[in-house]
Amino acid sequence: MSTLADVVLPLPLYKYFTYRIPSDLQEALQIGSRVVVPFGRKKYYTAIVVRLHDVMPQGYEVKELISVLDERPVLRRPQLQFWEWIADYYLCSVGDVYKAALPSGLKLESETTVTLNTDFEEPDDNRLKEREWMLLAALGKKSRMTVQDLEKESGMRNILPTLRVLLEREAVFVSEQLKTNYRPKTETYIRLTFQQGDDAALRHAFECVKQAKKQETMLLSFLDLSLFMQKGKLREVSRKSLLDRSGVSSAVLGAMVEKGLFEPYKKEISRFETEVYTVQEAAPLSDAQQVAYRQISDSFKEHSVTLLHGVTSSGKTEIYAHLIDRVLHEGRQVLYLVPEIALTTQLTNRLRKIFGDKLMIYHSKFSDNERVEIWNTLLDDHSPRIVLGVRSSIFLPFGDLGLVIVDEEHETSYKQYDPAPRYHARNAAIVLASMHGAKTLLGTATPAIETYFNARQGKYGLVELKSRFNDVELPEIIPVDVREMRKKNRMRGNFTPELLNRMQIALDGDEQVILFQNRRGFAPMVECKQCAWVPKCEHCDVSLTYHKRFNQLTCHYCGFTYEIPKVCPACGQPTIGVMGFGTERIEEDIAQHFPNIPVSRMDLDTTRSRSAYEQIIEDFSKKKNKILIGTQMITKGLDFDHVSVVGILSADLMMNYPDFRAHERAFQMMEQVSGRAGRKNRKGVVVLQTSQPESPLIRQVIAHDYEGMYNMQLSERKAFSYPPYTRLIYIYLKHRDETLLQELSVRYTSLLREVFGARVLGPDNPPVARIQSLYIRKVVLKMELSASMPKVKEILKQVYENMLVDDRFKTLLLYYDVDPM
DNA sequence: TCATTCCACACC
DNA sequence: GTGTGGAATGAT
Repeated sequence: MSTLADVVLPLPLYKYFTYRIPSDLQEALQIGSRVVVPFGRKKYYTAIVVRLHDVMPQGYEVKELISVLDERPVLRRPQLQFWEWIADYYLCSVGDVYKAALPSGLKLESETTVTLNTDFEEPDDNRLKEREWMLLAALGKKSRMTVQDLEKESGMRNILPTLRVLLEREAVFVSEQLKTNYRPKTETYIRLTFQQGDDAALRHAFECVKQAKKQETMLLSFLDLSLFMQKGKLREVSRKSLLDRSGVSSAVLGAMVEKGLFEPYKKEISRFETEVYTVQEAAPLSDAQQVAYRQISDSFKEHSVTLLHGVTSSGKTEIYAHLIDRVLHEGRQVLYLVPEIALTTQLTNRLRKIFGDKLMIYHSKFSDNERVEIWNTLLDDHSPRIVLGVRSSIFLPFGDLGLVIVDEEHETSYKQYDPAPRYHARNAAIVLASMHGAKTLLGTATPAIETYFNARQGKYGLVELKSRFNDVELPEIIPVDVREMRKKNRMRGNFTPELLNRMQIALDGDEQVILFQNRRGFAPMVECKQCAWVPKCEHCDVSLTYHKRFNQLTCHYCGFTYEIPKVCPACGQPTIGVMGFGTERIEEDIAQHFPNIPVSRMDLDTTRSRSAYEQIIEDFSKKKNKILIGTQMITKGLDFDHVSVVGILSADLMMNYPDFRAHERAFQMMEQVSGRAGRKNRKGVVVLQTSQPESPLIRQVIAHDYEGMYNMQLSERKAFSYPPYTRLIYIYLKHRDETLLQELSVRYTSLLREVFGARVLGPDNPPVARIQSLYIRKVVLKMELSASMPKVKEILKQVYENMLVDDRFKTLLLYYDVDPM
């Protein structure tokens, strides 16, 4: 039994904090439990116990923790260790990881509420200031508010000092209240007011409703639903089901409650459907799949990580299903990671059929309440389960993982960019798996260069699956030279005649078309046709994008919106118009070329809600729409049966993007969209519009030559010292004052260079050099694979501390991005 | 001269 | 992250 507890707070602080445990809680408190602690002058936070001990720390007064929220810990064995690994590897605080890992429903925070003192009378001698009166007036409307609400209501800024004066004069009271976000869902149930088997009471009940036909019906319905007359266990009857069954209005039920026959009660229910699924065995594997399955099993004997490199539509999902099934039979759990946007009903339905209620889904569009329920479900039982989830599901409290699958492992959305922890879910999942003694399977048609490299080096096992399921052929890729077409004046907007032709043929044959337009750097923008002036965000150094729906300009970084100026502020001409082409623009073009053909568009704007996203997919697979225009998100995990033509509108921007991974990405994207063409005994066609049809990359895409791309990229990476031959750490420095930032980042960089020499690049202005009024500089650190990362991180810490000698450096915001994407 | 805003700092 | 107290800045 310990008297002190070290806890993690949900804050970016690089240490644990020690609290005294009240004696009545000492026995119950366990590591991994949530506790409420006071922190700072006022606030309460939900912290997590990481250590129990009796060593009274010196140098400060230890506070007592307020309460323990859990009888059993909310974390399981390797989780804290896993958090610490992430914090250590990705150079952030454990508090940052805690914030990201726990659903916010489990993190209560205190909120300051202000209450009006009704007994307060204004002292005549000492009159209140105007600001104070204004606050009291604003508060008077509700007499109880949070500080934020009060600020809004009064329209005043910075009300805290004023509030303090009022507090001193006892005009108001303040209190800290913990607010719980999680509310269990409840449903009203109905029961009889007497026991089963009490025949006298039952007879009396019938007597009561004899004069009321509808009440009688309801009583009978209840007896029926509850199995009251069968002497077995009673079944609980929800109010809703009772009303449904009896077909009688709720007023009748109300009357019977009034009579004292029925009594309603609340019951906590799950937010997830509790229906019983009829499960069926996973479909038998084809010969090729069978071979891959066996190879994976063998590979797992030697490697804890194995890469399944299978061409698009080779049926990787079936192989996963068989592997999952085996692990579940061993009584262990499975984590199946997918990129955010790939989590479709198509996939969940397939898995649901096989695994029924063993399947749990974890998604960013789930409400916080739902996340808490998934968390608790996993915490409370040890049964074999499969969690299908996105990046953040690596933080769920698994009891015993036996297998982790990372599907589409090359996807960049596995890397969290902002805020901290800037972790890579694929790599973190590998670590998590090893903590559980589980195996990891990485699956993709287009492996990340780093992953393929690891496989080739023998660090990971490698299984190749080269034939498509049902022997569907890979699509034919037809490159079209946009430059030439343009010269000959044969372009129709953004379409080449070749693409339009192919589309026409497909549509005539009642087949579907997918058009792919990468959005990156391609969002629709507004410019002055006269002087080429482009509107920029006042807070961030980026051009604004145009949103047709609201006829507004938006900043992609801070979300700020602007009206479109009528006249150009630079040249004064009324010549401002939309340029470039985003997906919206293509939609318009299509309407011109193919009037009356139903088209849908899938991009960030049209898929804000989950249902909108699913609707688009469903409409397209049911052939309600003939043409689907989309950004990257159409490249992921979608299977359509009637797509015979895919158009890649412009390969150029993907290839020319200034990033060492641009070619790798372009290849992956093009290969993945191509995979959407031609299913079930039909060879599809991909029209690839580019101005560089002779470039090696385009040829590799045409030949579906992943190896070729890999080898070529690898030699470039080697020549320029990029991953996988080095490890990268980006260091970002931010400050309001650009001159100061420049000066200090140059100093910081040269200090780093003293240690690391030519491995340090920068400081550079990143493509977006200012976000939300903070200027940014980026420093790149390229370390050889042989370098000891702990040592590197130690040096980074030291250099940082050396810089702190200059007071101004403390005002700088500095953070790291380890293994950036 | 007093009041308001700003900033570095500690928080256990 | 956030409240704090002292220093800097601004209004009377």
